[in-house]
Amino acid sequence: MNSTFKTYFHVDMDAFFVSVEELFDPSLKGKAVVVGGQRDERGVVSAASYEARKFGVHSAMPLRTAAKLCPHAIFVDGHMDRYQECSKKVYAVLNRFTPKVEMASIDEAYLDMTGTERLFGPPLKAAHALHEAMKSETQLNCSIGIATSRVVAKITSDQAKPNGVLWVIPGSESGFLAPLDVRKMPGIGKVTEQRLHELGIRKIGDLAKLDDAFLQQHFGAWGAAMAAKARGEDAGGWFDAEVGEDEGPKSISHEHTFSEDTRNEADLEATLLRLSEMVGRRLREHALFARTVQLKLRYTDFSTITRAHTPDSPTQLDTEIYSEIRKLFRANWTRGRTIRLLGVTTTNFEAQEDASGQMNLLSTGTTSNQHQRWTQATAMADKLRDKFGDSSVVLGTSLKRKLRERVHENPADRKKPEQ
DNA sequence: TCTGGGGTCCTAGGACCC
DNA sequence: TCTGGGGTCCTAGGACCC
Repeated sequence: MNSTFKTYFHVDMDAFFVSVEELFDPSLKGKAVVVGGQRDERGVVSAASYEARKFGVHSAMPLRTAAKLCPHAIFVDGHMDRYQECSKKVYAVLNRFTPKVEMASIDEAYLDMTGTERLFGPPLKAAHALHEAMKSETQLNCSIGIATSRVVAKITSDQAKPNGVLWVIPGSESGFLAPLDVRKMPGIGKVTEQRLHELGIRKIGDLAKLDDAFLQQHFGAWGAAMAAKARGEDAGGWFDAEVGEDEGPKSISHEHTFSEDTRNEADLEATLLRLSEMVGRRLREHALFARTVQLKLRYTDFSTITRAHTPDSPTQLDTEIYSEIRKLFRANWTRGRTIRLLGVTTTNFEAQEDASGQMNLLSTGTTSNQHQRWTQATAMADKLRDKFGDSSVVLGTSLKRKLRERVHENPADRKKPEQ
């Protein structure tokens, strides 16, 4: 078979978070289950069982709304560690069918199955084998879309849900796509859907008929990509042609929504410190140094601002992140205005400095000493946390506070922490 | 009954440099 | 002296995805 087209699978786990929770608590099976938090909490639905969906519950819906729509639903807190664990098992199964696997998120993946006929037979046969292997090895259901492009495979797996396999035969792509709502196209959300409706475009078929120039005019550079996707072709942006390797994260962030809005400065800055520490820890885990630090601030009325700063030297230290964040916060928070959410983001990653600390060669005096001291103190705190588990984050924090007091109040007396 | 948390990508304007 | 462009970096905001 010397086909000129490719064969992509898009594998999407069915109600992933709910299904994993059912593995831990089989009594949840067949019931209306909402994962994401408790019914009276500030938050949204991460996942809903098909039983709960019958009542109109869907992900991203406020938990309190879900509780109203489906009062008998069981509300379960999310357990990311469990999902991560299961995601690894899912990957292991996929990887047996082809090494060209790209996890697009925790519960979905693209497989380049081109040229695997000799091993697994024609696409549908391979997909059914994969479907069965997934069930028997992870106890989880998935849906599989098969097509000659990644976009079409993705749309196809959605059409196959739940627990189904669907193949769009090469050559029939545009016919398959044409009757679907534009909203089914990945990348077209609420806003773009609305704008397309205003132009009288409702179906993917309508989109495919338009010429690139028209779409370019109304939607900028990616308008043309949208037209290509409507014809079933992978085109730039979200869909590169190759099923590629991970390149590591481009940003690392943490944010927190208060259970009640607050204007208490001590609470706010304590939260920023905690978020800075969480971000710093993950930077060090990934051996990354961030150049840009960004504050996110959401007020009670939901208006949101971000403020960023890019200092001269990159960092992965909690204290340096926090001192930038606090500067941004103090310069941009209108004192007394109640805040709903705070966030800390780091981006603009740079290669790791050399072990001796290149930065220290460039900086001088106290700054350099301070940086070096914090590097050592942070490494020690990380070790403690690794040794005693995540609950010792508290220990790490109080340790740092002690070190800070020594640095600030008793500079003559400080000594290097032991490694 | 309001609206999470972790991300990616795109746009657009201004600074700055050649 | 009114007027070039191209390129890159930085910042802010927004759409979108799971």
